Amino acid sequence: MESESSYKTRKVISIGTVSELTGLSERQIRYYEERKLIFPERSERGSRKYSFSDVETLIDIANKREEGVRTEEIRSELKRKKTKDDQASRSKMIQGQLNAQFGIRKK
Amino acid sequence: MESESSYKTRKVISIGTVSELTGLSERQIRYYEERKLIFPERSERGSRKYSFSDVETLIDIANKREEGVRTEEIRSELKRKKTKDDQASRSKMIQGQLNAQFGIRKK
DNA sequence: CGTGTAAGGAATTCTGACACG
DNA sequence: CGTGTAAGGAATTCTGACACG
Repeated sequence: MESESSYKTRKVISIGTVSELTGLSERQIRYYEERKLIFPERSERGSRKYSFSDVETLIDIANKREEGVRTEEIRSELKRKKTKDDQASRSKMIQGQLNAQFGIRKK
Repeated sequence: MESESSYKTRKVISIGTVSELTGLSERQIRYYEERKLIFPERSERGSRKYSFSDVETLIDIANKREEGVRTEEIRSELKRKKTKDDQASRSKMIQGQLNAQFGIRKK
């Protein structure tokens, strides 16, 4: 089963554009990576590439930071969220496999 | 009613990444713009920005070109497709407005 | 801790042009 | 017509560091 790699999660946006999209400085964006809040990929030449999903996460981070929340705390909140999302995703995938094996019953 | 500006149509990808994604040279990508096959936006500093939708169009163009279709011909085909898409989009929008005014009946 | 900045280098992007055909 | 390439300049991105605190 092919993983989606959708428009939302495909990492293709460079840091300058992410900066425009989020209002954050490039320094801030790189720092949040250092603190493990986001995980850009690297292009062949080594420049950071972000997804729309990363941009949304960064906007969340910016809001939390404005409230004075420390990066370490934001990190653990994000981890919780990621775990949930992963569970939802796994659940959907299993459901897909069941449908494939036994056919779709639900109308 | 706010226009979508979704992940698919938001122009945020720079030409180097588009080149990787499509297998086309930057020269080719700029030339197809010159011939009015694609319409990137420009960032504040003047660099071209493409959407995932543009990337898909470019892949279509690459396939047509391999078959030997001239850019002029591809241009008119794309225009036809765009007209259809616009009509579908308008139709959906009107449906949305109707639903908003009279409520959604269809189950 | 979180962010700004100057520093130097490497890679990117841009335009207009010449080339081939 | 469609694409390659060399050219020169401007803007981008990277890393490691110093600064403030």
